[in-house]
Amino acid sequence: MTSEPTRTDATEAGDGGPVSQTLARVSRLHRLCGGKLLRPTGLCSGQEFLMMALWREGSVRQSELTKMLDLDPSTVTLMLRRLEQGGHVVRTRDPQDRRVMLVRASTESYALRPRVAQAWALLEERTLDGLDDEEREAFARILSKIEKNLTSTDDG
Amino acid sequence: MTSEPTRTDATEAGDGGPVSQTLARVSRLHRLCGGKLLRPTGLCSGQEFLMMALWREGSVRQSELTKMLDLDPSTVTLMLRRLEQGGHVVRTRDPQDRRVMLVRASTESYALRPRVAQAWALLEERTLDGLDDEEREAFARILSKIEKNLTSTDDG
DNA sequence: GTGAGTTCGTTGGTCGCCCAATGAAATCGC
DNA sequence: GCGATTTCATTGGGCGACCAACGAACTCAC
Repeated sequence: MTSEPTRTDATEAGDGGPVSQTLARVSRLHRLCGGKLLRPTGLCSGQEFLMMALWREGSVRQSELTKMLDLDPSTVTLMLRRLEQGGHVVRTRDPQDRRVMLVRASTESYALRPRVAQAWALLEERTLDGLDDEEREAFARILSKIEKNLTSTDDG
Repeated sequence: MTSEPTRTDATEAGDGGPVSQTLARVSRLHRLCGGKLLRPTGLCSGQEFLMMALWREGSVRQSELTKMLDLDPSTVTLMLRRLEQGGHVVRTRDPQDRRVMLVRASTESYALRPRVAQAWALLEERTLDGLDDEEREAFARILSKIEKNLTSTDDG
């Protein structure tokens, strides 16, 4: 009678994979929480990965950075533009190969490094609060497995 | 069976919480993979949550939707505009309270429901591939704990 | 009632992230 | 040498998501 199309049991309960669903929610919360902890440092959520890579690696080609972060080139271009404008990053053309941009963290940016590390430590703490060592280990192990699953799946 | 999360100096000073780091990477991969699986349905990553909520709940106030999805009101406004433009959603003003917008899934959108469910099932499968029941259970349980951690931390 | 406060949704701005297409520079093939 | 290919970065467009600020509508106090 009802023109309402359904309740087909094909959809079963409406929730697709329950774990995926939860993972998606946790991801958002985690990202949000990280962003809030990071805000005082002046960085936005996502930029910290880039900065951490630069702090660790020194001077790198932009293409290398893109590969390391596994991001779209255009994403990196825009992020770097903003970070450069904010004085956190320095970009120079490679004289040897004028296509490539050499990127490095600005000297002043290193002042942020410990603060970012602390923010992440706090995030880690909040995330894993109340979990015993066994759970933490299991979680880390399973997460790594899942990462491999999704990486290999993620078309080459 | 040795735990081998020892990426050597990775956990030294530059990187914050190793688990958070991995979680962030997995989140991105998971989202990306979900987006690709979802693309054939015509929905973008993130919209499926909204649609699944509407399919499940029927007609709801936009504010309710915002609360259910735990999103910013402006985010929902914009998402709904696009979804409405795409014919997946119908919005009407509540005559009783002219502030509120009543939102429901369009009749045609129900055709997408099983496809979305299937995409999520596939995502679930890929995500948890190679994990035994015990690991899956543990992962789900820990994820729920973490969700609580981050939720209480978030704004409560 | 009239006014204070609250709820609801929208706008404007910013960022991360993607894809597609383009242009600049180096490299390979001949 | 010179064209075809590949590499690298940028631009333009789109969506998700946030925050801050705003105006419209309803509620409550007086």
